[in-house]
Amino acid sequence: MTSKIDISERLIKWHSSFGRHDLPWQKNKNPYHVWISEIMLQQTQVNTVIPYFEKFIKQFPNIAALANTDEDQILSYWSGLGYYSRARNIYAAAQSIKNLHNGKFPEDYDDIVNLPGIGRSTAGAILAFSFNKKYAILDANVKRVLLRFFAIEEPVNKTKTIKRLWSISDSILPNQNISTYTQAIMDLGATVCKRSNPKCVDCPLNDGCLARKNNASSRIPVKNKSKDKPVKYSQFYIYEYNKRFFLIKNTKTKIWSQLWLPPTEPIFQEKLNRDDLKILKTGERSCTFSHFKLSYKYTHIHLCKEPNDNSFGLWFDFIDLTEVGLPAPIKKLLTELSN
DNA sequence: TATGCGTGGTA
DNA sequence: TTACCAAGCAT
Repeated sequence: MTSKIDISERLIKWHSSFGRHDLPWQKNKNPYHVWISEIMLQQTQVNTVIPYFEKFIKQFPNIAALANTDEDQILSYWSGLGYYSRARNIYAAAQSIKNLHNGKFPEDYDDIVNLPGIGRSTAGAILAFSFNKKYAILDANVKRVLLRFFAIEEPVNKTKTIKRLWSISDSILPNQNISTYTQAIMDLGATVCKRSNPKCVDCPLNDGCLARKNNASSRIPVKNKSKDKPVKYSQFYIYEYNKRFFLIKNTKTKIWSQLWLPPTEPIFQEKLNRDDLKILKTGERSCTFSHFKLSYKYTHIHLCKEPNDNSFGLWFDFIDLTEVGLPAPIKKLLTELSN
């Protein structure tokens, strides 16, 4: 029967036949590629990340290229991926690597985990994948596998549970093949020990899994019930002039910070004559975030004349919208309105 | 310690 | 349609 002792051995063996070997960030496991992929993969699924990773690496092939660009450029390549503080932290970390580590990605745990946007799990992944060092990770896949294997029916978002899981994750690490093992346990969580309808028949750990033994897999992981989301309201004024949209950089530190948005006030209405503007379309939409719902109205206004004072924002050509740090719903809306 | 932070897929 | 959730981190 699978015991705690041979979990890693079984996973490594399983991975050679059933693991994922062709992901873009597995082609070259240098710390730069691993770092970028691990940041993109935080709270984000593999299939979503793949095209973003490929475009990002093509544009910024190494740390030097990243350190020599600006935050706006990085955000434009992050547009649509969400959790934009990740992109801002990548920029900040690139500066740190350039200034504190002579442009070379650090190999020491403390140095790595001190980089912005890198916590214990991401540091562990980078160390395991790039440097083959014995460090644990604890992502949602690993959590689920361990919670089920040991039939832990404690709420997964409790600090005490997390602490216990880190301890277990540490304790089952192999002394060799740490990179393969780390990939294996994540692959198992993603493809076999899935959130719903786990394929226990295909699991290399099934004979020792306590959740399976107790028929408890469907109720593990246990989560506290979530609060209902408040609704917030907003309005966007989408000004079009000469096949361009007027956008303002969102300097607030909340949602969509540092991204470009249409004005939320009718800034040009009073400054122009009625004859110089024409309302083309109005509408209402909503988008749901992890902690609230945003309901917003939009007004698409065509200007026949350029307003005098527009220094607080920029006019973006329709064809340049893919090169701007725009939130996904706004990019979608502007793309529709420009057709 | 709990909450804020995006988006798209899935049941 | 709604609710949940994913290769977490920062505060």
